[in-house]
Amino acid sequence: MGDNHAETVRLLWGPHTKPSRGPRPTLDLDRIARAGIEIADAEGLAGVSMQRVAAQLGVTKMALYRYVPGKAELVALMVEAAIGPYPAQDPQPSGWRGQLADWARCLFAAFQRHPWTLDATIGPRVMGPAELGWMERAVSALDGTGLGGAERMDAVVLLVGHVRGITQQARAAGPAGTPEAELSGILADLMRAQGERFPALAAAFASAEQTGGRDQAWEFGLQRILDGLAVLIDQREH
Amino acid sequence: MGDNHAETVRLLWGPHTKPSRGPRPTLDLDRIARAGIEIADAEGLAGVSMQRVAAQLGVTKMALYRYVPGKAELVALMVEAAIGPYPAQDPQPSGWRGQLADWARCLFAAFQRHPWTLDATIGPRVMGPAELGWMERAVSALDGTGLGGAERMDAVVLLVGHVRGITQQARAAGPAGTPEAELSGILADLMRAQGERFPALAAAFASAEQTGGRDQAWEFGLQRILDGLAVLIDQREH
DNA sequence: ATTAATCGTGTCCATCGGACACAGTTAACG
DNA sequence: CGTTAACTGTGTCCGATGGACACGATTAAT
Repeated sequence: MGDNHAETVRLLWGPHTKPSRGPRPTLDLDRIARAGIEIADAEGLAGVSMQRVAAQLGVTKMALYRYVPGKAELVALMVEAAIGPYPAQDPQPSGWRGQLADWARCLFAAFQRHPWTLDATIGPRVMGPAELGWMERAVSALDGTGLGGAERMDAVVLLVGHVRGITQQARAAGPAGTPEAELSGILADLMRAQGERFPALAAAFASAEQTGGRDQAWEFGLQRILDGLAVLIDQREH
Repeated sequence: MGDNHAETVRLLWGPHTKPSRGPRPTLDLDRIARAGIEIADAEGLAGVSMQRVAAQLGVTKMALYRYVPGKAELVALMVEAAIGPYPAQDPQPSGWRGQLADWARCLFAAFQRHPWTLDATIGPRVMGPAELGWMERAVSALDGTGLGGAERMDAVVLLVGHVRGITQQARAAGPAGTPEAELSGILADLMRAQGERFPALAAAFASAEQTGGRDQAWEFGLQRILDGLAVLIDQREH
């Protein structure tokens, strides 16, 4: 369990000094990260092992340890590369609300492109420049509102929590045919069998099934959060 | 990777038929779950292994497989036992807002008592009766508001997302002296060094440090969510 | 040409989750 | 009161994992 934080910082933030002597490195951090991402996208984070990544790159697993101190650091690199820099929008919305909504939707899309990032970003960890860039964008969207520094960060944390929550439940629904889809059926069966023990839940479930379209949870929560922020911001402006 | 969902349902929802013949079982699911929880509370979920749990109970690891099909199911039992049934409140608040706030605070407290539940509840999974009981309570708190079934569930998901988000960042702060506390310092150093690249973030950080009291992120987000729900509910009532 | 740094690799280890066979224990049935 | 069938706990074995370490090959600076 060598989670050397200092080493992780060096890996994520550089500098990456080129070796002066010795054979040319056949790999580099970027290729390694991309190989890991490729595997994680296809088979989930559980499918990512040193040997698996090494095989993808055509080398032995021990070759990887020349570049990365351990698996934890590899995953950190993968997250940083997978999330990438915040995509610059051509027409930047003017108000804080539009900017934050855009930002959240971008983040949500990024999480859905790489669902394993959920598993990889559990618990305390070191963030890289790309990830901090995202944070910067969100916090700066709230500049000019009457919110204090702590409040601006709290608001961003709130949004990130929602993105993560929805990503998780979206993964549970999953595309039809996958083993994840089986879960929906199991839950439905459970609700039918235990309906009397959970009347409100069963009613809500039935009503939701009848109304048809799910997948509104994302927009619902996003608008609630933005509404809640608007209430506070309006009240600060007066 | 035998994640037999049907078996998990049977374990969590019963029935647990007593064996008619053969030696008395020396263990039961409850003791096993509690042993696992004890370890996870002390050393995190990573410290929970079959051998470790078995040692805690004074048996061999293979003895556990008589009760639990695999580690995934053991973790499911641990989560169910750790979260426990929703604690009945003596004076139940009258309005939906008070009820939801109470509920969220209880859930937050439960997550903080067992931080590893964050790691254990990633991704699609089968929920047990205790967990569904919590959901039931939250959904029923929204009965009588003009919200539809899907909306009531979306609102609960939104709250859970916030609880999880804050639990995660609370764990990052951690008590002083722990290796987690080191992260705050690293992040602070990073902000100082890269301040120009992330001006808004650095400003918010500095302002937050100056204002002193952090730990408001929880209440901040909770009130924003409730405010946002109130906006919708008010508008539905008219 | 020599040397020192850096490379990729092979070998070794502890630990993990899990499969399986085996012997001991116990309750039901004749 | 035997017999038997079911069930228990355990020991042994396996493949895969993350990682330590030493080795020989390669290359740039001297």
